[in-house]
Amino acid sequence: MISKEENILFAAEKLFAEKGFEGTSIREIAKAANVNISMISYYFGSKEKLYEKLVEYRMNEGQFFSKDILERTDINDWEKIEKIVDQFAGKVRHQKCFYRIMQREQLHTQNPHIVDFLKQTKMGFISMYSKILESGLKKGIFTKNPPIYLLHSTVSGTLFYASNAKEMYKEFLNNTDEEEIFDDTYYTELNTHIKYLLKDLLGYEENK
Amino acid sequence: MISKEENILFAAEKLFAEKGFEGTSIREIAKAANVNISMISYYFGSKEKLYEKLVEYRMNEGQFFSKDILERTDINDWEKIEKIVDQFAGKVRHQKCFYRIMQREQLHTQNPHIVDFLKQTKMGFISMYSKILESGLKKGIFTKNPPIYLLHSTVSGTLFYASNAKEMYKEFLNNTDEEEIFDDTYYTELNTHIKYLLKDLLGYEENK
Amino acid sequence: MISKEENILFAAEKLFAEKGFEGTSIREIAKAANVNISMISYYFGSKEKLYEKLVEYRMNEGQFFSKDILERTDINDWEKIEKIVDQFAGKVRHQKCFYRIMQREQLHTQNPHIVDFLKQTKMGFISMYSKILESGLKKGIFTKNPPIYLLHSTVSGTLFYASNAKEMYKEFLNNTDEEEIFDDTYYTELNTHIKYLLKDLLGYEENK
Amino acid sequence: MISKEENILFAAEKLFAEKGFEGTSIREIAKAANVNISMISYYFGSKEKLYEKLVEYRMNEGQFFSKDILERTDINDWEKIEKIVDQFAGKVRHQKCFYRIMQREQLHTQNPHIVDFLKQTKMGFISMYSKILESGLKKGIFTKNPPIYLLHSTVSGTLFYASNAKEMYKEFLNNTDEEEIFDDTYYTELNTHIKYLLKDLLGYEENK
DNA sequence: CATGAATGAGCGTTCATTCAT
DNA sequence: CATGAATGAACGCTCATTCAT
Repeated sequence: MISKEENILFAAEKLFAEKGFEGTSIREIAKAANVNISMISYYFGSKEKLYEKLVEYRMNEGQFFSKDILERTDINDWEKIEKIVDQFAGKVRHQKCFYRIMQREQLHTQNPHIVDFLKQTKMGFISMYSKILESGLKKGIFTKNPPIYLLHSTVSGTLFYASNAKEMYKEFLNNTDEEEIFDDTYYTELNTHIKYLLKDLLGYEENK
Repeated sequence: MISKEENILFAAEKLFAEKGFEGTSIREIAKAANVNISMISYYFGSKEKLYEKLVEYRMNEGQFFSKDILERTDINDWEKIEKIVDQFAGKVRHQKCFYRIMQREQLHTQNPHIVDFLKQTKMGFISMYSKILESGLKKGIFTKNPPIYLLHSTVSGTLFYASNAKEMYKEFLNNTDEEEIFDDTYYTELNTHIKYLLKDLLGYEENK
Repeated sequence: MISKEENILFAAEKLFAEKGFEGTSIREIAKAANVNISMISYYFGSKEKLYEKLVEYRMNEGQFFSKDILERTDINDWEKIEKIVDQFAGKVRHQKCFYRIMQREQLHTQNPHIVDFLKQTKMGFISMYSKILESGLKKGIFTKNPPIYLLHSTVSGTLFYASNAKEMYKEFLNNTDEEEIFDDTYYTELNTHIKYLLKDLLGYEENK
Repeated sequence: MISKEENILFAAEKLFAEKGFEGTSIREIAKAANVNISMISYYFGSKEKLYEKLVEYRMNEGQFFSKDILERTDINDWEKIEKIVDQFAGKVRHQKCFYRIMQREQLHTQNPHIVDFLKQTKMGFISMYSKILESGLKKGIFTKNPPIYLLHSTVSGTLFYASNAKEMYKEFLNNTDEEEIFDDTYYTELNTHIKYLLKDLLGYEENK
């Protein structure tokens, strides 16, 4: 059973993703969530706080998502990288709305809460990459030591850009498949591509 | 001498970049441009049209930017790719506001004018890459034939992401240089990185 | 107890009557009705819709006003005509604001709602006159068969014109009576005059 | 040759008639008259003064229109009445725009100039009617002595009302004639009708 | 008896929020 | 952990007019 609060949250997420924070009115959200306008201020305090709550909600939902990957011993460092990419790509694909919001936030944001969330996430990634890279280098699995921020920019940037431009590329590729099938192919190809880049960047050789 | 119209245009660009279209009021723009509110409608017709005019203005400004690269005979196909990356990176660096606006537009946009501009630009890039790749493959300069859209996503995505996250990375890198100097290093490193990725993707070997 | 909505409606009616639709601002209405400006959009949606609502309100109020006259059997056809004139004159006198608005609307109007209301009213009158005239002719009460539209123009036109010019005529007649008393005399005389004209037009003789 | 000033005046007249004073913007007038917006204030001082000038212009054009009728000796008093009605009806028919404006003004007006014009016109009519009635009674041409203001209201009211409702009646009469022909018939019938009413009111018998 | 740029006030409307229940 | 009415501020825009030339 979905709560009234989550109902509002999800309606807001969709609208914020589509039209941005300022472009979305609480009237629209209320209508989409099928609740009275005053409910939003009532539940969340304000439009701003609803926004923050939403980010918080999604962050909590996925915050432990790759923490434990680091500590796993059943897979090697490259496989850990693969897992991270898989997980991240999966999220970008299936939490499209939320990641759209986060991307828009990276373009400005004055909200200190969101800035914090963003920094935290980014630093989380960077620290994971660092640790794996260090370990992999030590073990000789990786042979190159690229700046982490470039590695991160490449993975996240390519993933986001390709995700956003999907519709345009679809048109360009003259694709006629239905949504789900095209998506599968698209994200698989994208995923492989990113891993290919990472192998090069890290100097990882598959069958060594 | 800067005209009143351009004055408005540039003030608007900065604000739109910072706060988005809906987040910026014509009152703010008028104040920033030091003109009367009614001037915006007077010169441009409406806030929306000002926005479109701005995009048009920047697009025109840079529209011939790499068309002639294709036809040059004094440089080989790889050098053409390098030129495109250099130019593009230069723009993203120095027209930060405009590219911020365009990135935000990629996250939704209902405005058909902007959609058109975006498509046009993207297709322009893709067509350029295609031609150079084809030519380079024929000549044996390139040895791989990656999907153009992935190549494009990687270049644009990495560039944009790194550009947006600059301040965060700067902090992470504990940099104490002044703005200009850090920027130089940052974009040089970024540029080299992207070219490195492209060499790998295209199978180009420098001193063959 | 008068509702806030009616409060706005009546304030608007007075102002629209005095200054026309375009000549009246919602700020004036709000001030006159002693409510916040935003209440107009809140209650009615827009200034235009408030206007339409007002017309609708007054029309509904008086819509059954003479429908049943036709079916009465206790009075003859001439007396029916008299009743209609009495009722109509009473309305014009006591709903001065509304009829002022409607007269102004007859001078142009683009609003399809209002056009419809006007047509409806006019056709209602014409149909009533037609039926009574036909019946009266059959019974020999009336001996003439004038074009209905001329009959209607005479009644409505004379009534409206005299009503509008009342103040000027009052001055001309050097009248010193107080408002209410002058009004009584004025409208009584006017009423008698119109009936006199109708008798002539219909060929009705009182004591036949 | 039509002057630029008259050009503006006539464009304004048409628009004021259609949409009222407040409903018409000087931008519209300027566009219709094919002149620069600032010309209106330049020529006439203000929108208000343009309006007054227009009324003045039309009043002057027709002010002596029936003054000399009174002094004529070649026609009797009834024929004088007929001439007045003919002239008035002709004006209402052919100066439709101007009379529309004047009717609208009768419904309110704050402008003292216009109030004066209206009063002047009305009093002119009333005085003419008075003199002719007095003379006709003395000579025995008229046998009744109705209140002048009722006589005037009937003539003007019927004429105006019928003129305004023409399109609606046209529809009602299922008329298929072309504009000009229907107009001829309509105004002839209307004119005859008004004279018929006047004969009754004045107690005039044609072939006595 | 001209012109086009520019102005500030005011327009109708919508906004996020709060109040009374 | 509810509701619907009501609010004042701000929105984008148009208005009649004026200014500089």
